[in-house]
Amino acid sequence: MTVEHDGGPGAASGEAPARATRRRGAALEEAILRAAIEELDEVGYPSLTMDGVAARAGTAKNVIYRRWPSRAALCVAAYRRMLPAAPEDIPDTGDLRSDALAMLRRGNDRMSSPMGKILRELLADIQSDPERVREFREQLVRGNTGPWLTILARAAARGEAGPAALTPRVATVAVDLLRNEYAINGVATVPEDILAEIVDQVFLPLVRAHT
Amino acid sequence: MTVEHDGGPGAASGEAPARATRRRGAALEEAILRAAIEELDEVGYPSLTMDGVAARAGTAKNVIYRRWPSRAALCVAAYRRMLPAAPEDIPDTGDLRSDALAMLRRGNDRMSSPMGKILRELLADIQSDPERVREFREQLVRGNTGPWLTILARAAARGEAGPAALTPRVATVAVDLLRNEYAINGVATVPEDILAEIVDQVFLPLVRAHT
DNA sequence: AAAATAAGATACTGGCAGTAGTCTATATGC
DNA sequence: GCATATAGACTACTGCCAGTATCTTATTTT
Repeated sequence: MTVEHDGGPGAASGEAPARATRRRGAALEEAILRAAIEELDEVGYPSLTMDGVAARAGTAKNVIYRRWPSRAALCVAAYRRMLPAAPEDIPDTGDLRSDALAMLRRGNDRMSSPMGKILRELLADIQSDPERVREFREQLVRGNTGPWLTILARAAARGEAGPAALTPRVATVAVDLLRNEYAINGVATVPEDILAEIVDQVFLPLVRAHT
Repeated sequence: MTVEHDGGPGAASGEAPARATRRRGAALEEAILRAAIEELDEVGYPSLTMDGVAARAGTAKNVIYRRWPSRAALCVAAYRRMLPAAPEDIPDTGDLRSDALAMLRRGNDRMSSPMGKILRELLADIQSDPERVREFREQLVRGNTGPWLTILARAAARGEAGPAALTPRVATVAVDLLRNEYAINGVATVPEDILAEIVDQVFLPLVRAHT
């Protein structure tokens, strides 16, 4: 039953220096999320520990648990904070095939990046918690559907596609298949020829069929 | 440094009764796999423990580790043992749409079953181990491609599809999209109307486009 | 200035993967 | 049939980590 208290802030684990003042509320929350983000891309989701985050943030675990109910919840919050806020520019080459390939390459880059890896690990670990899955899905699916519908709409205006192709299901076929490659193959990155295969064997014929 | 030895086989954890003879080699391996299978469908992959399997098999953990290097490896082996050996009958209604829907429903049933859940959890936990992922992929992808190509070939013979549709990419589009639903939505089962959407908005138009 | 709130520090619980060492039943070799 | 090698059985242990509890103390609120 010996409990020692040397006091002194920042005496945690050598990760963070002593601080003059004690952070609270939003500022502290911010610091924790930043620490979690750094840990995520340094060691990855599976190796991220709450002790690690706490040490890096210069705080204690229970402070983290006061805000997020679990490791997974913290990481979901941190992941969302990592996402680029700015809406990306949508390819517009005047040719549907080029636009689609450009979109798919971008998706491939994202999924093969550390962020993509983290996303998949996180998503897998969350499956038992529908609430948290929903949080995620919104962000992911919405982010894709819009741009793909846009390049399809432009193609339709050029006569490259029929208006019947302008459904979310058709529009996101290519990314959906790409995502599937990752799920099944568990590879670091999907090679270019698979991207071309998806575009030429599935996406383009399908879009043309909806004319 | 007190080490006690009461001896007596089967004194493990009350799970398995004492055994007259000591199992070895193949028989023991079989018993362990059977125990793992039972644990898998009783508690699921995330909650399966090596202690649990050992107790149920009436053996000790190190005996398991002598055969499989890790919990994941054991479960992969057990999972493969669970798969039905008999090749399934392929739907043949004389109508491509009906065949495709039947195939997709079957896939949906499989994926929403406990086995499907285990498969996804396992696959997710394995991603860092390319060797083991490959083991899996063979089994899964091959199992789908054949039947889908068969129903497509029959459709082609009836003039419902062109020979250009007879590629693995096109043939498996529907299951691939279904798998994607599970990955993204994290639901227990995919509703019937999504299956119809996949068939009617993607699979059929695509196949017809390849005529 | 007193009371309330929440941060900080530390220790603890409990579970589990994987390892080690010792004993002993069975198989194998002579 | 006996000696030796192999590997199963048992127990214990290490190390790691999620999540909890408790106590002290800085800061805010009243």
